[in-house]
Amino acid sequence: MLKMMMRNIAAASFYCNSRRWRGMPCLHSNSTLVVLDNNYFAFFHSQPSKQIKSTRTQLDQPGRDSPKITNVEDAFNVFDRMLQMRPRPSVVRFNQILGQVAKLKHYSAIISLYNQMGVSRIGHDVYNLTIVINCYCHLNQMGFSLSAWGKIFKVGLEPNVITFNTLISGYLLENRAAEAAGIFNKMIAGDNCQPNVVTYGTLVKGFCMRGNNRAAIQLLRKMEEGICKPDLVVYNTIIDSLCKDTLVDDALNLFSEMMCKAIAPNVITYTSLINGVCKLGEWKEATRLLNEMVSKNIFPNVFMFSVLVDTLCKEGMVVEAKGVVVMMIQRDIDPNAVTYTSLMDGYCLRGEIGKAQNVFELTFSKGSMVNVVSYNTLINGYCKLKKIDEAMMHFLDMSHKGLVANTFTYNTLLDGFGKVGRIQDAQKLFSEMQACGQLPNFRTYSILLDGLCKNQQLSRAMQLFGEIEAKKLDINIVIYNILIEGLCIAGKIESARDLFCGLSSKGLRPDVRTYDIMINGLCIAGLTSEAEKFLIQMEEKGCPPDGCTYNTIIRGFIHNKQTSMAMVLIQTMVEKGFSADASTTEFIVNLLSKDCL
DNA sequence: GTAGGGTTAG
Repeated sequence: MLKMMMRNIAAASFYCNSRRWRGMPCLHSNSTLVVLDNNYFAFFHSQPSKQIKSTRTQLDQPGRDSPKITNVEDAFNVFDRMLQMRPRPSVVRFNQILGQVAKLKHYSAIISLYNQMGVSRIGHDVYNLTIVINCYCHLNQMGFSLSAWGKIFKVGLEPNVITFNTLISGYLLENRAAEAAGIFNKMIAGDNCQPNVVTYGTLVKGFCMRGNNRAAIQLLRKMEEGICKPDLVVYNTIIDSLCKDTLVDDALNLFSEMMCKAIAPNVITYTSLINGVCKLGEWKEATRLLNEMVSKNIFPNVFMFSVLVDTLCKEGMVVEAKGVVVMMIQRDIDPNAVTYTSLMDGYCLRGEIGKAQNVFELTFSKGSMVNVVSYNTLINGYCKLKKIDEAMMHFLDMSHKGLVANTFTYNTLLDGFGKVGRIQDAQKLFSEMQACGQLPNFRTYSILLDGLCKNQQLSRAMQLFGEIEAKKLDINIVIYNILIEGLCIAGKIESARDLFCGLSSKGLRPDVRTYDIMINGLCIAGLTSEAEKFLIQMEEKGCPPDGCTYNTIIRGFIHNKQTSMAMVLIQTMVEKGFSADASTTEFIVNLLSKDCL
């Protein structure tokens, strides 16, 4: 089904290129045909390209139309010119520039521009102070947001509903729900600034960010009872959150409910839903939603196309994904950093690092589109191919481009060093990471521990495990799985068994992976009957074996020359609907060929 | 002229 759907998306890009496409009478000239499978057709209407006025012309006339700012450099130039003008433009003009830079999400630049305003004695007002509060919220500098909030009162101004909402959003971004609730209560208690639909929408988002969909829906119900009715944004927020948690049926129910209330969905609603169903592999439903969307004359945009590109790439259909990107360009929908990063990752997943590198360079040639995620994706591609030196080269290149490596970058490289056995380099990078102010997280420690275990450095692994425990990090089963596997690899099956038996006293339950590791370790140690006991035990303890478990134990029995038991297990595996993987098949083929001899 | 919703990486 997917193959058919994806093949036809590629066919769509052919239509875009060909004369046949241009000659098709049934389509509007701004439509793109996407045939998703034999029965479904989607007509993607792209917005007619707008005539963009020359930025330079507008910059020269800052007093008339609001100048269009497309990059930070433009903003600083316009600002400089405005500061030199006599009479000087009003504070509103300066605020407009700040607002436009905020749309570009260059928050540090706004703070810099705002400081210039202060030096030039351009007054504060509630508009520019609200922008500043918002900037510091997005820069995770809530302390400065609160200073700006204080300044509003100090200079005799009054915050409006937007200022309150901005502050609530800031607190929620920092996971400070109690303080957000405090501001909300202050609004309710006051006279002239009651919460509006954006205030409620912000709180709904806050619940969703913390994974509390139930509370988000409860608030939606409260809104329905009150004056401030939920709008499209509130519904979209919850629908997206449900989709992210794979609760697509609940999301679709809410979607129906929303339409019954005459709230029309938009491209954002459909992007969330289509992304949700694609992640579950429900291609037919994805196709149905796409068709429904276009039948409502809703234009797919760069977000929607990026979802499609990402889905194709994750399914290994990178050629088709590239076709979608080509189609976007032809239809005047500019792919962005996310689209290109998805494509790059698609190549990396197939080990085609050269092609990933080409996309990376293409992204670079498009201007300032490369970001930390682009670098991380490429670095990961090199690491997975054990090309750690090339990965490090890109890591060093990042800082030359003014980008700051994050925890994600370091974790990828630490894993890369572990995989090639360069533990000392990993340790050095780990120190460097902390010196640069990037905090190691749970995954960092898992990677380090795994690197040590897989490189026969068990005593250092045990030492690190002690440090992890001392840090009181929220230790979960993943850490134990790594350590138990390390012990098994080192032939210390007794210690592995002790650690396994001690799990419940730590409040942890073994998962399928834990059992698989133990079964493998026991088989390596020749303890196949105990491995079989573990297989029975996991079923009894409500952790049923999966295909991987059966493959592991079957290989173990064959390895230990207990072929008759292996045959029984193969039979059980097939009965349960699992099949032999490539490695087990090889074992079985070898076994049969030896029997034939 | 200021606020809430959708796409990418370990």
